Amino acid sequence: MAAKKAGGTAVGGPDTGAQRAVEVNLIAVLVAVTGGEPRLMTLDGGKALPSGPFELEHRSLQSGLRDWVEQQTHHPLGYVEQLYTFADRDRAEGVALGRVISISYLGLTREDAARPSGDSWRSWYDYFPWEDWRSGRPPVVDAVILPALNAFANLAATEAVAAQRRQRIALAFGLAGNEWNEELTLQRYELLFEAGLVAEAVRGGGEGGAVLPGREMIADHRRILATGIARLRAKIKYRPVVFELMPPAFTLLQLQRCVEALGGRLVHKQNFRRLVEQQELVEETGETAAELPGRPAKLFRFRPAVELERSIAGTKLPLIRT
Amino acid sequence: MAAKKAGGTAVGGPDTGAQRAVEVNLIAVLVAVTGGEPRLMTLDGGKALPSGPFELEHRSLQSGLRDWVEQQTHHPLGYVEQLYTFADRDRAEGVALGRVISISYLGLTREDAARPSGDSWRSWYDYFPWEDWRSGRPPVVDAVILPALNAFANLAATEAVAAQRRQRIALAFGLAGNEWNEELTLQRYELLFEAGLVAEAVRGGGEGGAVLPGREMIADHRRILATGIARLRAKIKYRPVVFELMPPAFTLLQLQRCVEALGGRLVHKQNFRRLVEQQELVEETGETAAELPGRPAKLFRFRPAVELERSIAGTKLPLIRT
DNA sequence: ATGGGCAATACTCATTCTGAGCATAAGACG
DNA sequence: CGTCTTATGCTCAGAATGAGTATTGCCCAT
Repeated sequence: MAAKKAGGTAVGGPDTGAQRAVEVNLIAVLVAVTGGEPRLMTLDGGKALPSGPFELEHRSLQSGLRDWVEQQTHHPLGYVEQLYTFADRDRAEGVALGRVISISYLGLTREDAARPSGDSWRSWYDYFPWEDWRSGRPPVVDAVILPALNAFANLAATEAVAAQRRQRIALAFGLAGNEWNEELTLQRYELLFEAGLVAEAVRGGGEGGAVLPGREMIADHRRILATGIARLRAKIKYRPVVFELMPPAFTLLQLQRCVEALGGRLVHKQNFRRLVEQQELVEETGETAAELPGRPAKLFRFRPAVELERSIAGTKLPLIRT
Repeated sequence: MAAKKAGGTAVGGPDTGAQRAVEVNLIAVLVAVTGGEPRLMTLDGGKALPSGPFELEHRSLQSGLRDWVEQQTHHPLGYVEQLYTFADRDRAEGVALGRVISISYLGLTREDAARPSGDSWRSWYDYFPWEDWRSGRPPVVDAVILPALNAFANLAATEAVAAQRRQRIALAFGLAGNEWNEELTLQRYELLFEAGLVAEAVRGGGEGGAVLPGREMIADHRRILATGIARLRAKIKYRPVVFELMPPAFTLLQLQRCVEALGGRLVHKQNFRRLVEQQELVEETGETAAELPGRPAKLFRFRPAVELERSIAGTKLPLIRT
């Protein structure tokens, strides 16, 4: 390795020939919401996310990702944002001293009815049944998860560690005065992973304890999915990203169902409308839709300007007015 | 180097000779706040951020980063979070067909008076003078930036592009009914870059137009810094990260000055206190500090529990109470 | 054509948050 | 003892929220 002087000289000096078998992988969490369910593009019978190596032909990371996803799923990629980058020593099985860098992305689209993508779209709650609170607290939480997590906490070597685990459990699952926070998807998955309650954790020959319901994925794809869900759940609250998931015209109820699907919880209808309208995110198209029983609903579209405007709203500090 | 098939199965192929010299670089935006100024750890006379290649010995990306930063700056790294990963084709000057993946991190510490780190700590406003609104709207905005950006907008090939540019300018710099939004540091930098108003943009033999005040950096380090500033400015509003920047005990005014330094704007004192206190982020130590003229201020410390509790607060949807 | 069923919309109301100030308290200093 | 300076307290109006109640339209079955 070239002895590299701090920062100054050209980043990446001469390669001295040390075998630097770094491989860069691109992975996509591609989400759509159809029929009130948040869906995920999967491959390999639902066991994998679309992914592929970053190659020299690719103009950029994003375009590399687009190439792979479109090639593997025949589905165009709309809005894309980077999620996280991580490195693992041993993910590639055959390669000796390799290193894999995985760069993950979140993509949002509309599921295209015209384009048959096989059975590759699946509800993300297939993978995380405990994340769907739309019909109330999922039974699996009390029946299986919490008892198992408590056992995990009690198994800790020291009481300090046990207490810390209980804290984490209480926060992640809304116990002891804490509320359920839908944004903690990743923390919950990691807790369950550490406790050996998901298949991925016991794969490498662990204790093989009781494993929760919820589909398994290869490598750490399920963790990446959890990262994507958490990011999206946080983001819909301050950026109008739902846009990307909705058809050009929609009723407010459809919009609400979409938000509920993503968040995994129900929202107050009247207040939701008030919120949407006062933020001026949408405007009436003039049409109405009457597919459901009941009074027909007005159709809305997103205000074109919004994409730029609102999107950059930012939150608040107690500023001084000058 | 192995050619890898999509989706995880590693297929060891012969090295075809295609030079896949992927190099992975770790870069740190290391921030501290001292004397009411947000400071940045730099190297190479302030032209570079601490960085170094990710190597096989490193246990993880983060530990690799820590190694480099501690080696280059002799300063320990506290809180760390990943910022962004990007790839460039041509960053390495000498290497033929190389690719550089840069993974950037934001780190927060306290500047250690005991440990002399040379002149390596610099105010981040040295690099972005237009980002500091604490003493009012910086003169450079009206005197230089806006005229130059307007010229840039007018130079657009089509009126559509020109209009779009004006929109971006108005949003980024708080014109036409928009407020100044301190979180848009990156967007502003990119706008200025595109307009050829920062040194980095004209380096490769551009028009060499008038360049703004503000220190230059190598490669895209300044862009990375802008990313870090934007992230931190956004984050202090919903996560108690200021913690990492404050000494163990502090007055509320000191805390306020720290937040103001980061945000680049002044906050309303009484309301700031109310906010901090009602969130129960801090508790009194019992001591008071009387270094300034005026009534001595109570000293506070962060509530130990906060790190876990509040930190995972999450924002709100109009939820239904069940 | 009439009355129910079902959503969509419209309003209300109490509470909590926020933005802005005014007022008072406590040391330090001449 | 006034005065300067910063720390703290307290007030108040307006905006934002959480939870409901009331009305309005359409379709359908009687």
